[in-house]
Amino acid sequence: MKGKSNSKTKKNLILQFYHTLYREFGKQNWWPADAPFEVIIGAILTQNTSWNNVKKAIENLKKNDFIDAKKLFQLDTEKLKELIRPAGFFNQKAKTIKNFLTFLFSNYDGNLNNLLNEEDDTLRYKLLHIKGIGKETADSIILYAAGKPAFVIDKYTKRIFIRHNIINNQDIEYDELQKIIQNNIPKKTELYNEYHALLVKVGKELCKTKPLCWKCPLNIFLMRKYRHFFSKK
DNA sequence: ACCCAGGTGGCCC
DNA sequence: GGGCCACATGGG
Repeated sequence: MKGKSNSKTKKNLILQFYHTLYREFGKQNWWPADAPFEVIIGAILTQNTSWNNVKKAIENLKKNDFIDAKKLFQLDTEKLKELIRPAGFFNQKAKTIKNFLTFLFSNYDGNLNNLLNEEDDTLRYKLLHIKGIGKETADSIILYAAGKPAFVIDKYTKRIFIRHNIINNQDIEYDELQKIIQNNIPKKTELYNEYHALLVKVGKELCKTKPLCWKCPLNIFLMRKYRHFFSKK
């Protein structure tokens, strides 16, 4: 009884929060890439790295026509490192990209669609077994490359949800937060897509120095919108 | 001279 | 199952 009403409140809040962001900032048209393969490369390169740096690495690859599974698979690893250097962590990211390609070519004959057409749980399981691909990267690939509903949890998601009392546990695990969100909003790719993109947008554009501190315009704006949720104990 | 970025894996207890 | 740590570039 009590649990039910809590979960209903939470559902309303999580959905309301999304609608508020969407009304304010609009459609984000994610992922910023031309094709699924580019999404995957970008998802690996952006691990703990600003997108601004990733863009440079992607540009280097594009200039040399390496946004292509077969060409990238054949590219010498040391050359790959040089091209992706601006994205940082280039040694391990080059290995991760090679690990992914080795997996793709040994199990799917290099055919990306065959991999992405796997059922979503299978796809997640397989991606997580590639060294260098963790939960966030796997879910980003499932959502933005395969177009299947997997809600992506990142630092911003956690921080924003904690700051706005949508969750209380500071140390909440990836899977747990993902489950809470997925259980409380419709399981729609388009919704997952926009929601995560909006969280990243507000996380990165409105709180440069101290992410999401209470002096940030975003939080002042949201507190005004959500006063009625917080005033009730 | 710091701190942070759309994480991940390894090692230690 | 936690608590550290390395990984590396570029911007504020």
